[in-house]
Amino acid sequence: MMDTAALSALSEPKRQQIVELLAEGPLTVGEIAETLCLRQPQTSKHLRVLLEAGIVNVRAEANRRSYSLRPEPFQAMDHWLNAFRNLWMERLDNLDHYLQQLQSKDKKQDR
Amino acid sequence: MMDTAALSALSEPKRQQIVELLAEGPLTVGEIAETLCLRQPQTSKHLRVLLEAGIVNVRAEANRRSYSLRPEPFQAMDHWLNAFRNLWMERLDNLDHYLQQLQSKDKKQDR
DNA sequence: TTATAATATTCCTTTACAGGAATATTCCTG
DNA sequence: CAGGAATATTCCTGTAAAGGAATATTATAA
Repeated sequence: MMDTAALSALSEPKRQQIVELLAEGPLTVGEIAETLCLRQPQTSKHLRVLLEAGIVNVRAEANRRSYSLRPEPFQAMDHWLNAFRNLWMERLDNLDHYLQQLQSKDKKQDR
Repeated sequence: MMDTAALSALSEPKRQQIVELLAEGPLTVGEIAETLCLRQPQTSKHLRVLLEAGIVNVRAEANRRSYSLRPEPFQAMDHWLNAFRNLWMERLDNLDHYLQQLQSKDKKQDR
């Protein structure tokens, strides 16, 4: 199961915007608020939700706080999606082939 | 922006379970309810949400309804994640290399 | 230490949504 | 057409969560 807190946090439009913004690099609360035309308190609230969902990190920098993305939840989503890839990868034989290649690589590493 | 309705639908634990179950193939309401120990009305409600979010399809089959996954939202999530892959793909030089290969392929196609 | 910028929190109100229970609908079978 | 299975819908209630406004906190600079 994919972490529902993370999905829930990302299902809010403005939080998703924040996350997309942070994909380009760490930002402070004020920068985020200004870029997305949000009020500061709401921005802080959204960031708190993202923080508690494990989606962002904070770093205190003097007077301000720099928020940045944590890789784990996105990586987890990517892995979770594996269970669904065959839905749209029509050429399953190619997928099989790919998986076989992975296996042979593993075997090589065993040696 | 990733479709927030889809994410919202998936952020509910039982709906996520339903989706994971459907990943293995289409199922009817009763089958889903029994497998996940849900009551039938709740199951139908969850399926309705998933339906309106574009995550599942229905097919009327005689007395029952068969629900199945639609590939699009998952594919969309996969594409959306591309903006975040550099967060956990440490070897960015490899990614660069890969992108350069893609570009040269495009150029070949132009000729 | 005081003023000020940057950020966080609280309180309030409104809205959305999940679960339970009961009921309605639809479709097959005899 | 009547009965019954499979599914959908409605009503109700409690709870969580978002936005606005005001306020509290923290840390820097003078």
